Amino acid sequence: MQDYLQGLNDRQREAVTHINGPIMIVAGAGSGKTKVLTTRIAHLMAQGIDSFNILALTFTNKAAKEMKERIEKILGNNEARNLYIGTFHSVFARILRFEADKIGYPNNFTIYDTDDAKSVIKTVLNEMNLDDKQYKPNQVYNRISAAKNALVGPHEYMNDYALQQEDMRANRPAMGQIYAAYAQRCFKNGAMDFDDLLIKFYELLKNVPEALHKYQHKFKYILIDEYQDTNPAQYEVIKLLGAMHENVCVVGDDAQSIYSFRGATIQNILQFQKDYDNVKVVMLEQNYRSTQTILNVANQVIGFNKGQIEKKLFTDNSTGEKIKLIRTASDNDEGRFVADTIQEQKLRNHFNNRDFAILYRTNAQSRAFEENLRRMGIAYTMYGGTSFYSRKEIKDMVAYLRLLVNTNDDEALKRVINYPARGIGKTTIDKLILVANESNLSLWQVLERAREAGFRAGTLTALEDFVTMMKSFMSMLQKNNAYDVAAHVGKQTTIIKELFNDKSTEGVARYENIQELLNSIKEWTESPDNDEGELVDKSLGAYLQQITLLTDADNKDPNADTVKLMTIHAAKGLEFECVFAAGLEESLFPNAMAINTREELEEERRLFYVVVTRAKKRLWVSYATSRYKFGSLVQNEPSRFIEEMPAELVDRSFAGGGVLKQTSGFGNKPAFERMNKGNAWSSAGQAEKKYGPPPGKEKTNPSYIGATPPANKVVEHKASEDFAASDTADLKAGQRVEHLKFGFGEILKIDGSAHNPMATIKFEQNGEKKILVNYAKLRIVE
DNA sequence: GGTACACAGATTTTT
DNA sequence: TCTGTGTACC
Repeated sequence: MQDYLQGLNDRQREAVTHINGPIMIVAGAGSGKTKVLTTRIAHLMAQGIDSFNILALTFTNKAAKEMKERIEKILGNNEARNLYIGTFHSVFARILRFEADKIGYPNNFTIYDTDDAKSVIKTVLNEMNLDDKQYKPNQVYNRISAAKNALVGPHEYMNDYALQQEDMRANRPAMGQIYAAYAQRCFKNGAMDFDDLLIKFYELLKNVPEALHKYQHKFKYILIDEYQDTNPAQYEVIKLLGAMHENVCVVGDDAQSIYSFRGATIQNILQFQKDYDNVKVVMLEQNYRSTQTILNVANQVIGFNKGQIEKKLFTDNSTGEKIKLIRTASDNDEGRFVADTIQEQKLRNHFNNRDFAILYRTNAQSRAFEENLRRMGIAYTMYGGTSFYSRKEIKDMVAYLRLLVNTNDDEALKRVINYPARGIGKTTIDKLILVANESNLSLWQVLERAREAGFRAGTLTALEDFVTMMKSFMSMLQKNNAYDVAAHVGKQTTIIKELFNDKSTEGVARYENIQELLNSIKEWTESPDNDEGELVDKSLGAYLQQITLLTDADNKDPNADTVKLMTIHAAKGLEFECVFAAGLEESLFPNAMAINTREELEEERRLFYVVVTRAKKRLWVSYATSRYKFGSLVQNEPSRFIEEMPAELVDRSFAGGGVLKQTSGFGNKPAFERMNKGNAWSSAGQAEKKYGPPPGKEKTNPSYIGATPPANKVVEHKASEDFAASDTADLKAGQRVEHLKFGFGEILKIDGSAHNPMATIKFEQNGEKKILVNYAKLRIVE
């Protein structure tokens, strides 16, 4: 028997060695899922199956990379390089780059990220004369995305009665038309958004028989990780690809399905057995990761969900410690507690930074942890947040490159045509757009014949200079590699110089980011080709397509000795010695956006299941009784999930110190801080064993304290007929004034600098406003 | 056409 | 708190 099969249990070995025919592996958390997948691939190859015939799809680049590395380790050679391992999106993008022309797209198509897509939506809304308050680009995008993931095209969308009704009720009757216009605009721009990568590949397989034939033959063995997270588009693609050989292996855990907001449906995992005859099902129920205690907590919590594949995780691991429940008065205290505890654990139990993860529901929660870790001098890595490639300066630079590769990309053109400023303003751009729409040309095509459009001489020169410059860049594409082109563009457009001259902190950072971008292009250009001698595409176009699919996490070293901060979603598939599950509060986790239906709530609970099962040895669960949201203090009840944990496995001695800490809301006085440090959470522990109202009685709505009634809407004021701005040189507190928009009010105080005084005025209709006296038109009434 | 400033609105999760 | 957008002035 081969070495690599040695370390497997019976079930795992069964899954690995079943070579032909469909197989579904239901793998509980920590049951060695990745090990099975990678060993299985290695085993396939050891059995003589050509690595070129194996396709493995994951959801994150991180997972793909890890799989590749582990296979290489097992095999001890470079053969793994030839495997098609990657995310759905990246693998499909790679194939579409060969095949796009067969479905009417340029092979150099642009990939739009979420920001790009939303900006196209804004453009479309604008052109359709629709209000972007009524049609919020965000919501429109999500709606379109949901349709695409369900394989509902614009035409079908507009003809679906139920969808129509839904949109009517949501006061968005034009949704279907927007969808159609958006899809058409993307097509015209030669661009695909993330969802298009899935559905265009599907269309390719469905409509082009040769393509279907080719890829069915190529991918004789298909493996899908995290199958519970596939959406209908992905499901259909797999079904088509696997139809010929039926060697489809899916691995999943219905209890960890947390992406239904992206269209994933657990149905896919339940459906699998019906799709093929003789599906082999293997259940992996032995957990090798966590302590008995952690596992028991997880098992009980997930039991509150209805409808799941019956399975019970067990482990041979030791009992371990109880879960520690932490209650703090504020988000900042939560951050401080966690940072202090990490420090303490490091000293007492000889943990390293890398043994800790702080996991939360929303990215916005990271701040308090970051601040406190920094204060303690603990190294950390934050995942999520703004990705490198979505920084403004990077997007600007990349937009130039995108435009070079695909001149139809109107979005890119709009971004760069006047950056850096070259005297092409809004009026000119509006006119360009108008001409483009009338003649159904791309903006670039209009630019090329700008002379015919009748611009003023000065404007025309600016436009033509821009075209000349871009053409000179384009001529480089043939003979030069991606790096040389990019460096040249940066220099010629003066982007680099401009950022270099900006000596502000942000300016310096931006300059460094551009340098980093250039470095990464260089590195990419110089990285080796495939070892079978297959030439890897090193063109600028290929580079651009792959960076859009890169996330922030892909540039970071997971093995660095740092505390890891990330959302629970991002933590799926990872494990840590010590885990802090933070922000266990009603309306935060479960999130207020996701408690409207039973399904949504169950997904939140699965999320909680995921955090709990990330921990190997120790788990802390924390919540704050109040936290800042948009700058104002919000009070929350403890999460219902806390009550769902078995009480005997939870140590609540840290959950009662809130009374003492409550006062820290007044601001962090140094003395106060010092006094409380170290013992604040344990000293008062006995005083309040019970926290909050018992389950069932709790309010699910957060209460807002100290909030003034919302005064966001301006009450329209009709200015007096004789309205004339008074001389406001010596305005004084107490005076009564009239403001054009806000109406009558009384000046409360005047401050600000002498030459630009600011008046705080209490208006009768519109509440308090701060107004710059020099700009506002005020009439002194008395 | 460019700049400076004020104000409204935003945050659930990701490829 | 932070960012994008609108607007008034240069």
